[in-house]
Amino acid sequence: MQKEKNAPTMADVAREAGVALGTVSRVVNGQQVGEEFRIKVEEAIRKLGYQYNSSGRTLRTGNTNTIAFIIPNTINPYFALLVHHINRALEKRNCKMLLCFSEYDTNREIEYIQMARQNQVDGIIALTYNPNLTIPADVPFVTIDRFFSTSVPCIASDNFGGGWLAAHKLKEFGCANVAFMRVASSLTNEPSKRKDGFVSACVELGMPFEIMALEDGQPFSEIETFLRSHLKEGKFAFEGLFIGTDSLAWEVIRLLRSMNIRVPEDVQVIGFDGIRMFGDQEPIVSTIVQPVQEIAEACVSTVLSKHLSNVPSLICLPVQYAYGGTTKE
Amino acid sequence: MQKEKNAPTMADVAREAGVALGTVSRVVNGQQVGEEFRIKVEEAIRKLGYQYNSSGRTLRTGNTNTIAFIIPNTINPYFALLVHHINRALEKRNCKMLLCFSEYDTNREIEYIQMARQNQVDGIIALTYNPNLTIPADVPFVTIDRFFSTSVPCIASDNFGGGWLAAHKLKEFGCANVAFMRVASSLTNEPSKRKDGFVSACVELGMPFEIMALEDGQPFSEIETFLRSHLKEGKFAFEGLFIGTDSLAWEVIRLLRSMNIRVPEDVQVIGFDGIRMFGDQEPIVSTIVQPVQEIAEACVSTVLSKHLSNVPSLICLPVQYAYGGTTKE
DNA sequence: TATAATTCATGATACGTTTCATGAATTTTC
DNA sequence: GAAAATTCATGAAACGTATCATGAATTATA
Repeated sequence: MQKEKNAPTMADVAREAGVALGTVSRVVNGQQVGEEFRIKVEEAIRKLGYQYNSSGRTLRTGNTNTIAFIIPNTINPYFALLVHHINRALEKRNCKMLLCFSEYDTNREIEYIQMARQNQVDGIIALTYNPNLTIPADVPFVTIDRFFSTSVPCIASDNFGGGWLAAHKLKEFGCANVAFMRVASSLTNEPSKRKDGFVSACVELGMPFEIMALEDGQPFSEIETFLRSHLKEGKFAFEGLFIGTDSLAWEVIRLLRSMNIRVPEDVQVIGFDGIRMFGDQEPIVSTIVQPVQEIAEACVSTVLSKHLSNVPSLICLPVQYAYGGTTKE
Repeated sequence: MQKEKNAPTMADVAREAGVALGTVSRVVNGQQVGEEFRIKVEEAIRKLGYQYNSSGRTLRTGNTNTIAFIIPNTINPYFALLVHHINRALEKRNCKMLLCFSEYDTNREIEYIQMARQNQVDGIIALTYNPNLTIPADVPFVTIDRFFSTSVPCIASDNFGGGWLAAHKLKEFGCANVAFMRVASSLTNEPSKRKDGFVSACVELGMPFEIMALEDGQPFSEIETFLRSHLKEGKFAFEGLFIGTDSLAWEVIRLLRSMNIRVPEDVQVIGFDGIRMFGDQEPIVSTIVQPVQEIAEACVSTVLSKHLSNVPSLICLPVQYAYGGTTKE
């Protein structure tokens, strides 16, 4: 019924070239074939404009050469950057990417995971915020930033080291007292170690510090009142601020400036992620840069390695500090 | 050989339920089946944890329920936003998205287009910068912002209207003279009408204007010297600037400010696209906002409408001005 | 030269699904 | 109550590919 375009098949090529079907298959897959046969087949392929049929191949082999990448969205530039590098890493290995937006919604995640069982993808890379997600045992599965169990490889930045580095930088810049700030729910699991590293370093350095947590989904205006509550006579209570994500840092800086607190003159701010506006050289805020490309590479090579049993269950990759105009240079 | 996970098949379900294979198929596809049969089959499906196999279905029907979206990258937030909305629109229709990054590279585009012929996708939505791209006739194909021929539907913003609106806004803000600025190669085809609309309105309004084109791939430093060449005694030559894309506007504003030209006090700047940082309410610059969601909807519904012959060859969607702090409010 | 070993094209089969023709069982019509 | 019409499960076939067992033709070995 919907047979409108009758694309040529291997059988057509075989007929045209006067050879057996299997011979065509071996030519297409680059296996050993006698010279004169190969030429005849290649000619027929060119002549008919033959292209292999993906579903036929997949049905036979069970491989799709496609990996699903589950991510909340692509609005956050850090996620967008991840998507970019995951795709590049997959491409390098002749794989395609099926992009799945969870929108932080568990049902969507579950739905997408079903696809793997429908043999639409060979494996899944996921960045999820749901700690109770049921991860299928029979599908190659890799997570970013979330440790579920030793049987599910997790790729993450060195979050602890990042927090530690941020504290040291703020100390170096001469901050007398500092604070760590985050949206509570956004930094769970591995990323929560950003705080641990920060605290650990502050203690070690003897630098007074405070921990501030914003409630999840706190509207813009409440962050402002929160910040105002730390004002004393027009001056901000802290000389240094380490903020869990660049996105929050961006908002906080805008609010501080609207309150006539100068950044970085009055408060020095360091974010986390390494977001750049249009791929520019300079991050939008001074920040701890996650090694996105390396994370992507690790995800892809891990999810594609069939023998997942031999793979580490947690891979931590080193971070770096980068100046973005919100700290002293 | 790679038969590790033996997922249950329809045949297994049929055996378990004691019915014929075809009956299972009709249950799975929600077709009419006798009540007692349906119950038996559904029980068997639950018991075995059956999931339909995608490649088998595709091989038989010829449909993948997947659309390829070809886009330069996801680093530019406008592209990221497009990806987001295209996905939502596809999802609404039970389709998946195969994301393809061209990186502005024609060879990559061609490679991706091959996929459609390999029956991996049912259609293609593309935002390409290659005017000579060969578009396959036998695959549903829709472009964004690029008009190729009447047989290839093109979805675009009302670029002319956007340019016109920008000029009127700058006039309204009291600019005595204005300029349009763009990177030459980035605004070809439909988007080049941004200039046309702007020019047309300037003439109509009797507002002095100038057109400035940057060479493609012009490094940061050259934009700066370019801007400096329009300085007279520390003052910028224009009171209003309409810039072809938000990304360029962002760069230009940063450069102007570094040259002690105040924005918007000395120069009022309007960009084009409507990029917001983290999905924030306010754009990063005052701008002509493209109706991304509507564009995405139009793309998807067009590419999925099988009878492409009845579809308009050019769809223009209305734009809006939005304040982003780089013009007077 | 005769036998063994190797190379390599052939033909058949299976992957999991949808759909078509068939015919049995049921319901409707006169 | 018999014939016609309808409902609906069945079994077979086909979609396009990769691979296995087979056997013919070639080359190497003794």
